[in-house]
Amino acid sequence: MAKQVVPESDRRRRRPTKQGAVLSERLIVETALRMLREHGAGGLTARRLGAALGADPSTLYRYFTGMDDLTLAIGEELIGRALSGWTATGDWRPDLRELGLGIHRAYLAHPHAAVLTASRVSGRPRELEADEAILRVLRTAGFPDPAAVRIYHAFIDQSLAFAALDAAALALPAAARASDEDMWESTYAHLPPDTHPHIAATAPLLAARMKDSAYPAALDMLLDSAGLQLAAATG
Amino acid sequence: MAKQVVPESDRRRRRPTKQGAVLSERLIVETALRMLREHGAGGLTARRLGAALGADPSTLYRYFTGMDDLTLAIGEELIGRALSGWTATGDWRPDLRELGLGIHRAYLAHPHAAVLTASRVSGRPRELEADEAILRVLRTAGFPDPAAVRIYHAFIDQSLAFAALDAAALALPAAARASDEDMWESTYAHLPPDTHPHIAATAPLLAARMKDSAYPAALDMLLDSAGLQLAAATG
DNA sequence: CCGACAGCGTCAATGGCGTTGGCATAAGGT
DNA sequence: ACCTTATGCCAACGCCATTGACGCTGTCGG
Repeated sequence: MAKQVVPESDRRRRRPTKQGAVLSERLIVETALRMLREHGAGGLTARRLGAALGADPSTLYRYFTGMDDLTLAIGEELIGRALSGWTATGDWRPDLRELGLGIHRAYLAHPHAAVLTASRVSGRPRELEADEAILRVLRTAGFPDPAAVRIYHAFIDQSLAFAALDAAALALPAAARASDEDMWESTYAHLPPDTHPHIAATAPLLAARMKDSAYPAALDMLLDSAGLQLAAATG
Repeated sequence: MAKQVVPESDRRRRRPTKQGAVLSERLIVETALRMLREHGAGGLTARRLGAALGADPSTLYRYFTGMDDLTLAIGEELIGRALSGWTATGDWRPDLRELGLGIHRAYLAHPHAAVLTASRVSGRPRELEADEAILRVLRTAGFPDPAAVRIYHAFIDQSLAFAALDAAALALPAAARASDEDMWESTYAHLPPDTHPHIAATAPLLAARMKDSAYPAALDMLLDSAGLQLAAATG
């Protein structure tokens, strides 16, 4: 008992602006998004965001309860954009592919949001909307309910899991990523073929793939399997 | 022109201990793993790790070049644990399934470690061994190199990504998980069918699946697609 | 045998981070 | 006029990773 579920007014932001203000929640989120795009997830700090806005970092706390609140607002904004830029064509495979890439892209900006969404049942409107959309695509395509639910679960968790992973990699300082490339050149690319023949044989292919996220490929493979299950069910 | 490329001796560790030392690389990694398991990724700091070892934080820099180097060593240790309990049977599908579940399980035991180490190229022996094993299974099974590399990449990243996600869910306090079930009961299970018909229609199935990890299903789907690609390649 | 040296550990300091409390100011509502 | 409230800045606190100077101790070459 005494679950102490925060009554939402505690985590709510302050009232809408009435007086003449230089900043605004909207302006802050947009500036934060620009910083994320230009400098990566690790480049977004309260101090730098304040500087970019020409304001003191502490001013941000007039609009958000903390950095966590800010990133949550960013996540809401991004998932909203992902959903608004998506319309079902009736073809389940491209529809799901598009939606998956959109969700992945949306959550890429903040890994914490992805982990929270996947491990908690938030019941936020946007999340409900996304879940409903996925299930609608699957069930109207003819997937039986057990298969639809199984694929839905794998689909959404895969999108969020890869987003969290890829965002963490993106958040690495540039020095670490550069040193990774050096490491690849000095170690992987020149492995003796007698001890590691398969890595040596595929080194160029590995090098080409290492820089990109594996999510698109994983998503396509999931959709492959879904097609298999649909054929088995209807046929 | 600055010094630019570090000649790899900079990122290398110091020579093995000869004199009587209180600490050791092995002891530090094990302590770090315990801290990760007990306090999550955010709980691992140089200061706290030093305190847990009864040493000054700066002492860690005698063994590792920095926190970045430490996390690489942690990943290496976990990969090694997953590999030690695995032997190839020659049947690519159960072999990969077993290996995937092993990697997932290894990282699951130490929450948040996957997200710290994935997508990094450490070039450490254990990691090379795992990569070589996966590629060997795929290539000896007859996968063409491009398909083998594509599947390898999706396979390893998916294992780590789901491990990170599932570990985060597992690390939640019992109170939070209980409140999630309440949230399910109060929100998802009683959604009005006219606004969210597909969630409402599959609510019981969704509820049953929500508690488990989607990784086994996602892994099977990835292997499904791999089988499809193998069949297409071998005619 | 002894001095040089390398491994090991500590101390103090640097610069970055999120966050807080106090204080000023300007706009509304009364 | 008043008071309230929103807004912004300043200084400070306690974290964080990392570094350089300094002492100690064991090993080894002369």
